[in-house]
Amino acid sequence: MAAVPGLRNLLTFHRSLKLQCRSVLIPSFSYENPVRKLCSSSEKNVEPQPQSPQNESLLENLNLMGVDVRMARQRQPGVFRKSFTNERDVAQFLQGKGASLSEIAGIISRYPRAITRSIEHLEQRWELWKNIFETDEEIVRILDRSPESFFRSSDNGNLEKNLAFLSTLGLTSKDLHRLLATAPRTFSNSVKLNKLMVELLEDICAELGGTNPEQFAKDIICRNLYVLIRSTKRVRANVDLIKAYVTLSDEEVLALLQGRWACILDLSNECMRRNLNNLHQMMASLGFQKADVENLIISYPKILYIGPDTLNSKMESLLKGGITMQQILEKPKVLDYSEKTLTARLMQLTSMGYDFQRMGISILDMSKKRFDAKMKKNLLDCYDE
DNA sequence: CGCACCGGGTTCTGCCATCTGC
DNA sequence: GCAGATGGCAGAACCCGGTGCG
Repeated sequence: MAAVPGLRNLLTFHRSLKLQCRSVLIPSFSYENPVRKLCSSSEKNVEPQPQSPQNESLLENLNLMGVDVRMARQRQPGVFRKSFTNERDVAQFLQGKGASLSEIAGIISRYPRAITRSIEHLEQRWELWKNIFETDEEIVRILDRSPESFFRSSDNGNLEKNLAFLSTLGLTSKDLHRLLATAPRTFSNSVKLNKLMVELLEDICAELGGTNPEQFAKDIICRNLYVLIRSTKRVRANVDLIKAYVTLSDEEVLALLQGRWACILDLSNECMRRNLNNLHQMMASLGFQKADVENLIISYPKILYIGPDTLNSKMESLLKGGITMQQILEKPKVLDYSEKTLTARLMQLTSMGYDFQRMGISILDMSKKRFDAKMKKNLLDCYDE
């Protein structure tokens, strides 16, 4: 029932858009009555004329809907060679779920294959997603963000199996919600692929002498929601690389992977190697030992995410601002903040005569709100004295 | 109240390569 | 040979605030 006004909105909204498409001749009735054309079931999906390589009514519909046809065709040209597509129904379906016209246009522009799905398929898939999400709005938000995650697979059975499989890992419904919301591609993976990754994680656990591989895999997935959309090759290589670098026991490596190191598994291999090398070089040039680097990686693994240029410039700013390397090693979280923020705070604090040796550097690692409150209070204290 | 510790949020998608089935 | 389905890759921080403790 909402479909009719919805369609009308769609038409009104896009009436002003140009109907022609480059290199395709649209007959002169273009502006005559677009409503009748789009609503007429008999006129849609007519076979292309002998010399026409494209489905003209498809192009017309997409233009009316505000789809970026050039982008769409470039992405999935095969869709444009099909004689039957389902753009009107798909658009109505999405609109019925609360998607705006511009969201629908964006979805189809970025993932044109969406319009080859049937309503039955979409209804079923939506219901499966509804097992995880509370509202249609949430799902629409994900689709708008990543249309491919929802539409790439036509295999609803696989999705169902995935939900079942992930549930058997001991993930709670809250975990599943976070997983699907954060890394929706996980659910379009084949169950086989997801199982392979879980098996790899369990193997890694066993290799390190762990006795509870299931718990290990579950903990890693909960702490790194992206791990299931990584390749097993990448995860394996990262584990091997970090294991080879540190001098820790297997037991210690195991505990770290299961905890704060889970986040480093999805670095690209080259990136991890480069950042690790750079960190090692930099520390060595400042006279630190490998053990210091190890301790830093243990306490603040995210440092491996910082590229050479960024890391070096942050370090330089801090050291130039009067912070010692020893202080940074004690509070590596200051590296979380951008060089710009750090520099600005250093200047502000230095001009006030802030004594980092006495007061420490925790003030650099504070949310803006807390930092500002602190500054205000410090100023007041100054007046009091 | 101030502080330290810790985990969470953001959006990590969009493109290309390979395989599979027709 | 095709189009669809699926796998895999590059890129590479910054910020916030709850909670529990002294």
